[in-house]
Amino acid sequence: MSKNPSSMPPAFDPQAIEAGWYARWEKEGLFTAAAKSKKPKYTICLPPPNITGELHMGHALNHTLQDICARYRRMAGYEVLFLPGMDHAAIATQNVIEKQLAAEGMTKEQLGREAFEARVNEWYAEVGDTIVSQDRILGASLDWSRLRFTMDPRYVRAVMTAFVSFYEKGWIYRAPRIVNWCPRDRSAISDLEVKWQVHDDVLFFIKYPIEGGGDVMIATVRPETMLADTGIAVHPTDDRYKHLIGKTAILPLVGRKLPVVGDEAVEKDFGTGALKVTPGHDPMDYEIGQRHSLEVVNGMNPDGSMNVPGLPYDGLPALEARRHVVEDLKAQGLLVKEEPYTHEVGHCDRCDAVIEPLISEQWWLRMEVMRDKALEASAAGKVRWHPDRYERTYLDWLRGLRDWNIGRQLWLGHRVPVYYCDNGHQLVAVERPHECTECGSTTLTQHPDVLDTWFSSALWPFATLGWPEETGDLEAFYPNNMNSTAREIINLWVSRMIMTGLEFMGEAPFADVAIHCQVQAADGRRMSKSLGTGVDPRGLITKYGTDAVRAWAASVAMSSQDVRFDESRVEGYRRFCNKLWNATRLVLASAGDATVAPPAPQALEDRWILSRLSRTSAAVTAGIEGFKFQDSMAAAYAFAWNEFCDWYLEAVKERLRSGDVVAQGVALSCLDHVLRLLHPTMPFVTEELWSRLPGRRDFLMRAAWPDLQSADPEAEETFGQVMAIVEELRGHRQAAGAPPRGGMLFLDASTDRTVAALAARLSWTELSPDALDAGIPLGTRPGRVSFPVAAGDSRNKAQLKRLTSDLEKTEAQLANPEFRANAPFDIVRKLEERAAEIRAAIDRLST
RNA sequence: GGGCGGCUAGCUCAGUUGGAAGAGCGCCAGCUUGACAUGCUGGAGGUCGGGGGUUCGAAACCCUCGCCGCCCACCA
Repeated sequence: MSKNPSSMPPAFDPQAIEAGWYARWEKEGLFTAAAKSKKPKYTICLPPPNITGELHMGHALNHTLQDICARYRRMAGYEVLFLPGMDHAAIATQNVIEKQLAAEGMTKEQLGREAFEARVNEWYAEVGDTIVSQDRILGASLDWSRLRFTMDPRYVRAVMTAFVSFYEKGWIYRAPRIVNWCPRDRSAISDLEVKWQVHDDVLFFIKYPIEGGGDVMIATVRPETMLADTGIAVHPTDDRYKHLIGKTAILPLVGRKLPVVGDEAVEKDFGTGALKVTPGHDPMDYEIGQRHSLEVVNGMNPDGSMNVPGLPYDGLPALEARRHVVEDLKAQGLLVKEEPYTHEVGHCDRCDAVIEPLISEQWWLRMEVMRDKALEASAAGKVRWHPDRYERTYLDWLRGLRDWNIGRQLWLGHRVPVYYCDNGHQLVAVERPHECTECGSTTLTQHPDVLDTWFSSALWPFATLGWPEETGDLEAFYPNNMNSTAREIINLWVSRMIMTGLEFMGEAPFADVAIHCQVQAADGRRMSKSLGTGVDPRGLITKYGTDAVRAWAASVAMSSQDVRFDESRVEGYRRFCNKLWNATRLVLASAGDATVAPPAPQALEDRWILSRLSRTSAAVTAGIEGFKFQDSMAAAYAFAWNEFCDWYLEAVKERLRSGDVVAQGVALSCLDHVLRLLHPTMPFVTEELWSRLPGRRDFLMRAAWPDLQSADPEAEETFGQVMAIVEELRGHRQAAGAPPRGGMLFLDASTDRTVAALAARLSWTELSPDALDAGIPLGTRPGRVSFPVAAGDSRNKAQLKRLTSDLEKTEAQLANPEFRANAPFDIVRKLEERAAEIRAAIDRLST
């Protein structure tokens, strides 16, 4: 890394500079956290990415945010652990592999369990590598020495320990209940894994005969489930039907006797007001059945086919059975009518199959105690949400929390640590027991169920640190400090981490939760591979560089609304990188390797830019600390481009060229600090440029975070006058059609001579010692400008018009006695000053 | 059925306790300015979704309507 500025090509090339830095940081051990460090700790456990195999926009966004926090805290003096990991994502992975197999004309059953597992492990290895390499490209400063996987033996032990602990508290039990059954995965899934989709179906109206004469009509969209009906329910106060309560209906096609019961859960106004009760296949029916002791009939096999022995529909897939049932009802004259009906149907989040609610015996985890602790923690302000409205989302869900179905009937995942001996005794243990503790039998079988993926994810903030062992990492880095995720997994994941953290560690796992926005495709649709609307961040990185993509991520991520992807914004940040690059070139061309400490700045532009730098550093810091990364980005961007480059560098170019050490020193100091301020967001270009500054031996990555307290309001006010004059002069020049340079400027004695000189220099005019007879009067200060060509005054006319209209508005407000009576004094005074200024400007322009 | 978010310039979005409407991109015009044409300068463009209200003053607070989008929810 030569410091010779001539070695810097005029164009910033992200590929060229990004290549080496990540490896250098890593080699230097800058990502590795020291548990024994005396510094305050800051921990982020990166949410384990779902095994999709590819980095998508959500990761780019989410990982960038966390990396910003991690890098910022390192610079601010913290010992930072940013821990990477991967999740086995049982149901998702199983689906991916099954799809691969299907493409090869195979099923997992044909392959066999062992070969299937081998194949899965290959996949994990491959995808793991991909994810790791993608985070490197993204520049995420992760501690790879602590990479964790939920299937690592140590992690598995943590999962088992949690299960056993819950079991010993009596919170885990096994019971039959209506669950969401995915017939394709042949597993139960939780309520949170069900996605509802609108279906256009048919509502069938069917007559059930009543014993002793008459009939009752019900409505259903799933006639095939009637084969498992065990009752009829009506509302107890429904005059149309209440005389039927206690009587018996005969189930068509089956002949089963169905008690008619009265239950308040029935809506009188919906359908026919009479409800067929199918406790084995509908959650509400199940509850009605429980209240009235109705029989539970399971009419469906795990693969979704009908389980109705003795009937002609036995073994048929549900939809086929539906057709036959409808035909047969029609033939018997029991199908009264069909109506189109639009409603929502549950689908499996992972494989999209239609969910069949059915009765099934499952492992359940009682949540009351953990829920209450989580609620208390929130009430005590232990967990802060950003944006804060998500706290309500979380609390609402928490309050309505029911027992968690933690069992899955999959091939992949953590096996439930429950064993049975051949005498029927049940054992629950972290390690597989050698013999039954009750009878000594050594023939033990493990329960076939695995755990919900989210059961293991819930332990992430401490299981990754070695829990249940009391490791140094756990001691040093728990609790974590922040967690950043997409809002769709607030309930699936964040809430559960909070609950288990409180339960096992006695402390919330993190103090801050950041929920980033969702990036939509440019047309507002969801970004998805299947829709073809996805944008691959790696393509963007290749095109614009990592820093540009990260800067874009920072600028949109905490948006209060979801954002539509706009590539031109990414491109804009690449240009910003180029701007920083060239600003550095300019300064280095003058300063070279000089490292002399400059004397204290006296010049107005020096004092001004240092003051602006100080304010910028405060704004950038506040933005990161307040999870408003867009504010940080905007502040640094505006300072670097619109103040440092546009004004300061233009003002000191001559001084730099002539070797003015003060200007060199100030410019270098601005660069040094703005690179520090931008480093968390744009690590590569800043590290590269910083390394080229004179006297740099170390990494920017571990340089100190700026804490500047040198605001100079007087310099800002005075330099503001310069800017106003220069801007006006530029306007006149263009309106007059004058060449870019040349012209005479006169500013009377009321304008400070420093201001006048600087304004003349920056506007490429010559300062005239004497008043000008001809020329254009100025609005900003008393004075005139004349250009070498005949000047039109069209601009002054337009300006006058605008000023006059402004003055009218301002005076109208000031003339309102109520305004004067009610508005704070400061506001009134400001308005009066403004009116005076406008009047003065009008005066000057009219002369 | 509940709840939340959004509607601001042609586009994508900012707008921090109410006190002169902003940025980037795009558009128009002018500039081979000794860092950068990935640049510089000037400019056009908005009755802040509609309608009420509170207030001296509303993009911002309240009500209401209209569209988008999301989350939660056992009405067949």
